[in-house]
Amino acid sequence: MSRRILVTSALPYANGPIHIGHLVEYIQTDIWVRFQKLRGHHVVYFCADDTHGTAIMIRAREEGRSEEELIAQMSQAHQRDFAGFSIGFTHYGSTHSEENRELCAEIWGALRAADMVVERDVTQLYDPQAGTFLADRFVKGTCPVCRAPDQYGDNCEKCNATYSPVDLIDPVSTLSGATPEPRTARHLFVQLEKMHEFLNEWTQQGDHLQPEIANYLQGHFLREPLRDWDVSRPAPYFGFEIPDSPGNYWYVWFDAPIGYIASTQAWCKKAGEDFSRYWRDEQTEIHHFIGKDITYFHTLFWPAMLKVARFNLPRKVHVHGFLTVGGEKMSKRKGTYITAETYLQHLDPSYLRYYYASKLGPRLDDLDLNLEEFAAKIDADLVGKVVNLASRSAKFASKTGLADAYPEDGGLFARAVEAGEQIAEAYENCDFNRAMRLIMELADAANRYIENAAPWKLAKQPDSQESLQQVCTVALNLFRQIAIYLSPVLPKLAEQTERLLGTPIRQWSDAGQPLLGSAVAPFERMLSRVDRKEIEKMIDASREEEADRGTQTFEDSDQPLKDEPLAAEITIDDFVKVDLRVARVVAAEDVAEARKLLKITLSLGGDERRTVFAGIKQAYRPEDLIGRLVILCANLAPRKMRFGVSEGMILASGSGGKEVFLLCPDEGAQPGQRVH
RNA sequence: GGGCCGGUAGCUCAGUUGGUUAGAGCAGGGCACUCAUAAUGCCUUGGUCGCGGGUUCGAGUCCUGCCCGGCCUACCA
Repeated sequence: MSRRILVTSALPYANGPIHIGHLVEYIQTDIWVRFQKLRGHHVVYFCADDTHGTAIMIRAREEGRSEEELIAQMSQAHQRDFAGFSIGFTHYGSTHSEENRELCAEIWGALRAADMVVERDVTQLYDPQAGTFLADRFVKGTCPVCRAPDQYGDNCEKCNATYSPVDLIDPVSTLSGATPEPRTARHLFVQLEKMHEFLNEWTQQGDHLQPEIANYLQGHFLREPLRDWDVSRPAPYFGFEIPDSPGNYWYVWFDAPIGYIASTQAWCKKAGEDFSRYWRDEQTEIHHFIGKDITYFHTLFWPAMLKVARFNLPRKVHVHGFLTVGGEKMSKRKGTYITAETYLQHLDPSYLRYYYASKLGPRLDDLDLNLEEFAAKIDADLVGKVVNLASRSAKFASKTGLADAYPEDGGLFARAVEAGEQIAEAYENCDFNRAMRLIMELADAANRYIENAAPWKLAKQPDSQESLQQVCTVALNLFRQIAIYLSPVLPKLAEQTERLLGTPIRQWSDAGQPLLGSAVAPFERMLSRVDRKEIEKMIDASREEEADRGTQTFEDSDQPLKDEPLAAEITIDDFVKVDLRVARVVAAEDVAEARKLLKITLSLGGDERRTVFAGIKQAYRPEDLIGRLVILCANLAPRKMRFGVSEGMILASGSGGKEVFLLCPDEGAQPGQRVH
């Protein structure tokens, strides 16, 4: 029976790039979605950018642009990254949308009608200079307990004491450096306790949660009265103003999950679908995939809100663990904070999809990315076992095509059909690592078959051509089964298999019927082995992108300064004569006759282009530069060089030769912006 | 401090309701093969299942204490 399934991944915050930690979730969800589609179910998959809150407001302010501009750009970057990893959303929306505003109002109305909203005064620190209330992490000061300086507003890292930011000694706003003052404002609270009984039942029954999550909620929150939830923030705040409480805004965590519904609705409008079938129809199964850090919001507040507003409740909330790299938290200093973008510049996304699949289970254990294991696993499993099946048999078969009748294969095909049910069950339960193990067993069996059948021997005997065709028919059909079973994880491999065998893969049950009598295209390489050097480069690039701002000591040499002492003092007027601009490298080519020069075309935004000859040939490859942002001295007099006119200078440090380091602006900068 | 989840071969992990000599993949060693991206196949080395008690005819599997690790939490969760 065909199910109707609505799936979501958590909404990434529009304050930073997607990194490989985020991707655990999106890849996990996407695999599950693709699997369900392959099983013939009707599946829609929604996500959106989470765009509200103080952090966004502050950042936009720092960057001197509107919040809308900031979130539009982040959304674009996020969607590009997701597309790069073949994450197939049905629709990718934004919490800053009209649909979301209306839905927030609707749910809010329901909470009011249920008499669950109360008002209370809350005292918070207020930054008079920045004109905003300060969340705990925007305040620093001296710990009132142990007197350790420079501690955040909620707890002390030295003595582990917790306190209110109001108790900090000598508090300082990290936004403006001003001394914040306590101010009192009216906040709106949702009385979650009124839903206690419902939540007891919902969390503990009906397999909505993994058992450890249900235990955790039971022992942690549900055994005592649920506290009121503060869902409002006073202006200024980037978000939606509460219609019946002017000057107050919904807290970002109120409107964020509603974004799931809003994204659905935006898609329904676009696609002409009936919205009520998805969130107001019990026949639709709703599945949320989230990280364990946001369990609380998704398993208590969220079902309560849905219940009160009479939306569908989640069929299941799937919680996963965090990513560690090499057994440790991702670290910018160690180069293990790898963004999706950086990864894609160096490695094939299929690698990560498979690696994560091979490590993901139904429980919320943390998942470790061990880069040596990563490389070994891809090489051994995907290249050595799976793709190898096609690559060692397709060549023989492309001359003859597949046999018309399926040959005797010792029961291999039938066993793989049987295994397919176990594999499907593993996928269904999010036990992807089990699914991968089972699939690899099939690949082992298929390789063994080819080894014994020795098609390369048959190929040398003119009277064995029929046997050869039969052997290849078996081998390629076993390969195709595996490609089908792997297709939720490796959609690209599935496409390549379709091309090789000239037949589309539409559903899981395609693995049950052998392909016969069809042509076999010439074999093309499907997947390359992992280039270890690219892994190193990726780590190096991640390390360079952002140095750790932590408190470790630095031991930089004083030699560079000795080599080139400071220049004579200048005035600000001297400085502003130099017009430095952000520019994007749109083309870069080798100047063959030159020892040091690359010819680089820069964009200053719009149609504005500059051609610059830069002496960085020994340090950078042209293809690595394209797309990068650099700093250009834009009002330098043009200079004739042997190979053309150079219209500016790209800023870099270093002694020359291989020791050249380009300056590049932080993310968010736009070509044409002046550097002040 | 409290809670949750783990601790099984060098590494990553399986081990169903307690039951005969504890498994797989990778890595290591040996052999074979040469169709394939130095791929594949066969054989093989390797574990007092964190430690100590207990229940039982019998425990990696149940109970208990301890040690270690990860994460969550300590009143805008």
